[in-house]
Amino acid sequence: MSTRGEIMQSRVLSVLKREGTALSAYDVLDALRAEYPKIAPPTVYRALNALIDKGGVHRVESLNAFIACREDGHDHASIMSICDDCGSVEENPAPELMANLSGVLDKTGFDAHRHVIEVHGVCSTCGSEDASS
Amino acid sequence: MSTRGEIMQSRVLSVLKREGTALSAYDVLDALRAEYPKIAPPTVYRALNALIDKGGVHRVESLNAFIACREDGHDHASIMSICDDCGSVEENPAPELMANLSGVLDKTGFDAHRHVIEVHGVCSTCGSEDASS
DNA sequence: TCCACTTGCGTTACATTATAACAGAATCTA
DNA sequence: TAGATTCTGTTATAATGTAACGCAAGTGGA
Repeated sequence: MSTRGEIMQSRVLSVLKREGTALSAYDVLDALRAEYPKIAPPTVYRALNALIDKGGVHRVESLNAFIACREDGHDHASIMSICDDCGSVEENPAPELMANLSGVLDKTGFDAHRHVIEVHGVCSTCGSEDASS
Repeated sequence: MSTRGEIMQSRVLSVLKREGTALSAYDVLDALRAEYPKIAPPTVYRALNALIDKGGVHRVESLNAFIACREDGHDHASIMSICDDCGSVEENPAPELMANLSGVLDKTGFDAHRHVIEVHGVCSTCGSEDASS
């Protein structure tokens, strides 16, 4: 069990946590170039995928982007709400909704492994700013 | 209102309907090359985006792919169930789940515009084949 | 310690997905 | 028909993602 990969994973995770928003893999790459001038895409993607497997990072499919998980150690999938105005991404845990979803699919015989629930719209902050304009 | 664009849209839609599964934009491009030897990506993307706006085609975000809508004229967003084994994609209407989702997000002040609900797993056909092996 | 073996990382190169921007054709207005 | 407008095709390139090779670091046997 080498630790080299884990070092890179912690660097990638710290970049994502520092920014707080969803970043593309290439945003992460650029942020790491100061520290690792010769870093290349596969290094970043490997670290991101390892972090996703561990649950420390989520992939935002509809943005092709990645975001640090805010609630450590949650097993349940959650709803991602994505503000198309300011770019903020929030995780909204909703276990009863996930159960409902599983129920709907169970009836069709579908065996669900991974849930992608992403809602685009306008967050409360941007919404009230628009209203005041 | 020219009709040239609409011709291309109907060609793209017929390709998607003929295949039945989710196709990448470049799969569509290749399929159309027989008829339009010099066709280029923006032509396909423009037709796909127009069809998405009209509701005749859905984008599958987690596959970067596109699929013809089977249920003409449905307004409601639906759950996409995606078999990672055979690649089939099904639309499962679930209005009460969408209402539940809206409710969860309304509480946070989020104004939802577009819903991406995609579930990866194994469809009933592939599941029973696996069981029999 | 030394060598063979395994594992996994960094790098190069390339594949896939998507769009910016311009040029030209079709349509509209008068 | 001239001029304005809009939409389309094309070129070029940007953005995202991965295959595959070779090296380096750890592992186990002698």
